[in-house]
Amino acid sequence: MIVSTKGRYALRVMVYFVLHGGEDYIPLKEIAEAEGISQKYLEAIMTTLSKAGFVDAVHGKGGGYRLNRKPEEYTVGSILKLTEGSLNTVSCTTQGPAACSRATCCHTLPMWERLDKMVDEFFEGITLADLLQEQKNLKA
Amino acid sequence: MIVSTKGRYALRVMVYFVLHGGEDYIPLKEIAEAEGISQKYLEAIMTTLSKAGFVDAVHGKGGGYRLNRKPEEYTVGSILKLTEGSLNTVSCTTQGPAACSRATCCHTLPMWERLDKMVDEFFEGITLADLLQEQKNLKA
DNA sequence: CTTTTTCCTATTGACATGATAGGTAAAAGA
DNA sequence: TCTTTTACCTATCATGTCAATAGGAAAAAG
Repeated sequence: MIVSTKGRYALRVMVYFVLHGGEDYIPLKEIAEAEGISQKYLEAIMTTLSKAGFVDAVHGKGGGYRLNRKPEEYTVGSILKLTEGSLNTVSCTTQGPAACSRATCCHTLPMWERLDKMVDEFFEGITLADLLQEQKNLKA
Repeated sequence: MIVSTKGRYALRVMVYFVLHGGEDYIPLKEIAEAEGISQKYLEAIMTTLSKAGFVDAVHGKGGGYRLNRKPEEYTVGSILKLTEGSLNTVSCTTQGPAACSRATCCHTLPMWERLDKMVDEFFEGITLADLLQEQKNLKA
């Protein structure tokens, strides 16, 4: 399991902004209900997105969150890396090459590194705009 | 984290057989020491490999384990699927399409399915023989 | 019948995940 | 000013998995 709910929720929320947002701020409560996500749990995720500057946040009545870039300027990779911490597939590659004493002679390490690279390029090659497009293609 | 130690150990053990094994059976103790893996923990992994018919096992003195196919006949994917249970990257895709009530309208599901397919093809395209080759290429 | 080995069942400690609880601070409107 | 709405903050909990450990039983060879 490479991606937990944290990252998956974050992605769905960002897509929600693209579909239902504009200039207006959307309160967390609305998103949580629409997406069927625990309100309190979503708070933590939104705080992460807000602190990282992925969304604008405004307190009080009429407040909430909104995107501050165009959909095509958010890569899925950037969102997942932020919320998941890392996208590395094995512990061998998370802590640098020196972490494992067998790194120099390990016959499987090169494969893990190739996998990490492939996964990273996969996610960095998809933007929020692409996600909507992808769905359209399926319907067609 | 897509692959735990269980799968990674299993792969390293299988590679060990390719490098150090032949007709003779190799006792678990030797592998555990050579690879720096807890002996008792490795027992569970070897039992899994043995039950699935990936290795032959023989009790008693002179016994142990050995491969029963050529290295190029084991894909990394088959070994990981056996020991990890599944290689799916998100829970959305592990339990079939009907598991999530939002599957029909989810804008991220197609992406997860593409990722799963990519990862599966990656692992199924690598054999134990390839792993040794890969290491050689790095040295060159 | 002793040694070497695989095989079986159960338990443990550590950790991350997903979620909940209760409250504080800011902003807007009445 | 006061109430409502909202984001923000800290702490806690329940669950489950992972990695490892423990203590044996059964099989095979010498």
